[in-house]
Amino acid sequence: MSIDPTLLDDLEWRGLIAHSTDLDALRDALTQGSVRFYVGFDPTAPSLHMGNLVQILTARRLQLAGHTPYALVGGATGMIGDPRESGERTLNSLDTVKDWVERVRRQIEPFLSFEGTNAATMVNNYDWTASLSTIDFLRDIGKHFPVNRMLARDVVRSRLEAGISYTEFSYVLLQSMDFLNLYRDHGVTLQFGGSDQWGNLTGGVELIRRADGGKAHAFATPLVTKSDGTKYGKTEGGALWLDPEMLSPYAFHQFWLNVEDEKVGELLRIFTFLPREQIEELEAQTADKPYLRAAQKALADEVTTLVHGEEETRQAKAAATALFGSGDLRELSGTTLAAALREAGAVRATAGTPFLDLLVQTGLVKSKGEARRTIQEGGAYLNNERVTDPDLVPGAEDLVGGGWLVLRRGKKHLAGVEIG
RNA sequence: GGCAGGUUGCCCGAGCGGCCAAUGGGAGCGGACUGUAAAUCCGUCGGUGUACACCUACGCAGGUUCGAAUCCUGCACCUGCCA
Repeated sequence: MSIDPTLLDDLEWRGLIAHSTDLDALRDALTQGSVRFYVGFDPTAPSLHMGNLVQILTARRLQLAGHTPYALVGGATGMIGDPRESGERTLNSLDTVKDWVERVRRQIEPFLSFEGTNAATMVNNYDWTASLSTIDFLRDIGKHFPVNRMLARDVVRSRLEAGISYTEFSYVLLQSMDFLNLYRDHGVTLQFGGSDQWGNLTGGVELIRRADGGKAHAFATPLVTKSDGTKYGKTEGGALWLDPEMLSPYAFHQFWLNVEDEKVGELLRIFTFLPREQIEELEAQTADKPYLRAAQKALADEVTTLVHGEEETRQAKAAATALFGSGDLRELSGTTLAAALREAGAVRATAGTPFLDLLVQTGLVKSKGEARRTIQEGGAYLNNERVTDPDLVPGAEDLVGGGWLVLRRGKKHLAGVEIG
């Protein structure tokens, strides 16, 4: 595998480097040969999400450019939890963490290649942490960490008032030790992560320097935020999960399709492998002919394909076309409609169930009160026709596609009900 | 350790014995406008029931009262001032 010397320029152009250690040194390293790098994922949930996807794709970019990935799942660090501003984390049981480690590992693997001269390696920091003695840890690792410096970190400082446990306070030692271990045993000299990890990243670089006099690099990817600065990647159901069980490919695709114009270019650069010229062309189109939403469509298709594959993407698109199309729902074939509705989310119900209850059962609204309110506000639709009667009970004449009801709340929240 | 103040709905923040499910702002949701965008405007914003109603809720536990988010007691936590 040959080394792509333009990698770092590309990463910078994509806005993927929010912070870094000596950029020139990093550039030299990345052009001189295959750099062994690592990126870690803590199992804090049963699935990774959009934020982690930035790291996964960045790892892939590095590998495609000829460098050698070590993807780390945090079986050990996941037992501890890194400090965050919102407060102390609840500890998860060993069984939970082990389960999540497996799930996370399986989510990462498809993005990397485990063959060839720069094949990826999966590692778990539990392997070298579990058996470590406290005395060794304190003497070999702890000695290199001045507490005054640890206290100065932003996250820690923000927690000093509200309180922070010794457990979370120590987190940076574990992650730094990971880097040191990978440096010693595998010659890993680069770590990257989200910009909220910057302190942990430099902790490792520093440890390698102090403990072994070694030279290592680190960079941080930016936090993807909304135009107003708040966290991105929220859907109504919560985070933008990568697990199709937790967030359907249809909903995933819809999320990207609905991205605002101001963000679409940035997201294309971060989340797709489209070449620079094509992204710039799409941005120009957004400026000239925004109503075409070409950039959003490309973004949604690209990212959904990366995460869920071509077939799922095709189905998500077909469902959206069918359901959002201007055509009459009755024109759609039963199989097309059924497939689209299953993609969008569907439930079964018995004939004679009031419309109000169906809205609740499909999850389009949270309570009957809200359902009633939605109808009053003119935001409830049955088969694309506004419902104004709160007591409506759909009958046989309302069925489309051979036994389906299409419910909609607002402009874009759809659900199917199969009557049977 | 002493003194003073605070703890209200998703968040901020009024209310200080009945008119309080609780003013206002933000977020969210719906509508209009559009392009399944943004901004703007309008509406809505605990639950169940068609309105009257009922249930749950104003840190926690008790109490006073016909009646408490509002008064009293204890507890927990937070903030400010003094040591």
